[in-house]
Amino acid sequence: MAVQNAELRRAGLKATLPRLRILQILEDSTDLHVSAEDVYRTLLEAGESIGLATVYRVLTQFEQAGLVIRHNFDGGSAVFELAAGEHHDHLVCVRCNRVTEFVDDVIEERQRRIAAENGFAMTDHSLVIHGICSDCQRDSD
Amino acid sequence: MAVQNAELRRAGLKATLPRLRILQILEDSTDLHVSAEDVYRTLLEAGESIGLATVYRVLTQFEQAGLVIRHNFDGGSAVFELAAGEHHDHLVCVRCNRVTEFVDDVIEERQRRIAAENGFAMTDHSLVIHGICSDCQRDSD
DNA sequence: GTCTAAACGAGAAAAATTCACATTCGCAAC
DNA sequence: GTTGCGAATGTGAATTTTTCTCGTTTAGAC
Repeated sequence: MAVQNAELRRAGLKATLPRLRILQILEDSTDLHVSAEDVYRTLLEAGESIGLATVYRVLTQFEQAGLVIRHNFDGGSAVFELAAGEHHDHLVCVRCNRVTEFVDDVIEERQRRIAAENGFAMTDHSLVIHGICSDCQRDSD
Repeated sequence: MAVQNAELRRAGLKATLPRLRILQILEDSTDLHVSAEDVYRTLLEAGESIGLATVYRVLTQFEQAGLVIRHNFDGGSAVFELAAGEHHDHLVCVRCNRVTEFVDDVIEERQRRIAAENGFAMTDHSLVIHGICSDCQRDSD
């Protein structure tokens, strides 16, 4: 837990208990993309009494501090993923919602060029390819 | 209005009054991307008594019929755009929310390849580049 | 240990969207 | 032109997701 403590300091955030716990949950999660509700549920299961409002606040702070990235894949609820590691884009299965990640340097480069050509100072970008994953294709036949 | 009538039939939808009006609003809009609220407000201003729930229903039907595309740019509220014309991607200004459209064949091609490599039957994709548009860059200096 | 601003918890509130159900409408057959 | 029926609509309530308010607690500097 000393590790998370340092991470929060580095991000310019006070090391409070809710923040430590939530950061730990994000790091321990087997699923890369978790919603605020997911985090809240995990906290409840662990017997922590941390309010849902705090979960939202903390996740937003984490986002602003660059610790996590917020995605709005479907418009339903937002999901968060740790910003550790390289940037990547997503393939989302429209049937089972499984998410696969990928990186493509050619696309990255074209995006930079397109932003520049349009006079945009690029701050971020997100590419989501929707489709039916191999498992779901098999199931439906 | 006969035009919209035919469009709805072609899409397999009964030509009801709310659907005709909403389709017309989408076609007349100067803004390419309108929210359900935008449509509803326009209807109210025109003195039509069409419920907000109907607006949502109709926009969803239009989406399923392929007449419009739904975007979740910021996670706040969804915006809809007429599906007429070519597919394109978006540049969104994080300051003023202005949206610019673009198409890049190289990116399109890479996406198809990536989906295929991952065993996904691509149904759709969305690329949004976030940045600060030229106007907003000037304003902030 | 004390102090203070920052952070928290609980519940209310807001915003976006969907639902339930009684009523109305489009349109095909007459 | 009228009629009938299933589909579509309007209203208002309900749901879902997220934010706000405010009294209480806590982290970290002294």
